Amino acid sequence: MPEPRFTANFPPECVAENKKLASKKLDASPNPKAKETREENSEKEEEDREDDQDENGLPKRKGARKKKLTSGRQERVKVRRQEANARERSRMHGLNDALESLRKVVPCYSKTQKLSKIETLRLAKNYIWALSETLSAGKRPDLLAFVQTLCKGLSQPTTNLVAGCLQLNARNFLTDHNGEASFSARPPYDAVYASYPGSETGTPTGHGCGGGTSTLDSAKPFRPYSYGGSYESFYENPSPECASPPFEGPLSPPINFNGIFSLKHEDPAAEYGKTCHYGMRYCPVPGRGSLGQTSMFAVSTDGHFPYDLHVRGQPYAAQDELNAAFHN
DNA sequence: TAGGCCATCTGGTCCT
DNA sequence: AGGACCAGATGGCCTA
Repeated sequence: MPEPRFTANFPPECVAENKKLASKKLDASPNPKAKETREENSEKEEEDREDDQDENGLPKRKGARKKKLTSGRQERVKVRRQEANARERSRMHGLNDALESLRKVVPCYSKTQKLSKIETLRLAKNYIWALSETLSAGKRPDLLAFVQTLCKGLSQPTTNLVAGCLQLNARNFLTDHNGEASFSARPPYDAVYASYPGSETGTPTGHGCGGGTSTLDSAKPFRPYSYGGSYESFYENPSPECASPPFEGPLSPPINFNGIFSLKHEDPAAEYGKTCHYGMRYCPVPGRGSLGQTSMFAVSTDGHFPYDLHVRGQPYAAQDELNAAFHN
């Protein structure tokens, strides 16, 4: 069964516009090489036709000879090429639109400072991982570990951006005499959430990022955060390449239900997973209590992590405001 | 100025 | 035949 393919259904006027654009670009192509190639090709065809004959004018080769392109046929080929170019542009625009949509739902969306395509994909993957682990753990996540998970395999600028979203920076990380990471000061978010004792992260539970050049990576390896399973073991083998290592973790997130993220555990509530999307929702309403019908978060006032995730009424540790910070 | 990122063109391949 | 998809090539733009 062939995969369904993207069907270009751009309006005719768009095609016409694209044709105009294409023909303009074809003639004054910013890519001289492309024009060169086209000329080469047409020359080659001419050569082929000539090479088909020997000095006596008899055909040298057997088999189908290339049909000589009549001017009408040439025109048609040209038009088809232009249409194909227009479709290709449209297809790539669609791809970019989808990528833009993805940018909006991963942390640190900014209209002014856009993540690159590759960084968007990496961050999205990390984000899914972090959320999945949060849900599977069923407890409040460590904020730093969460951020570090997000930063896995990201380039330093992106890592800085993500960290910056939470106003984290390298000053928060120092290495103590045992080679274990510790904090020299309260992280800024601790100041913000000073009423949450759990945000005292004097005992970091994060783990090395596998990237020594990034801000968060600059610390010595942390005690591995309890991500459990393959994910943890994976992260305990950091790549020597720090800038943008190929972060190829397990192929699928730890929790997946019918293609929709859901709970790992044998829990009747997991049935909800069939119809319910778990994860961080990006409610445009910033108010805590006004997250809407589908909101899954509520603010916890009791613990070390100031956010609770509620999945259909079930409390789970979560990060409503963390997302708000990311998506400011 | 080098390197990263991106848009575009292009030809090949596969599928309908 | 034609469309979708893909990867390579190329040049433009931007930034450190």
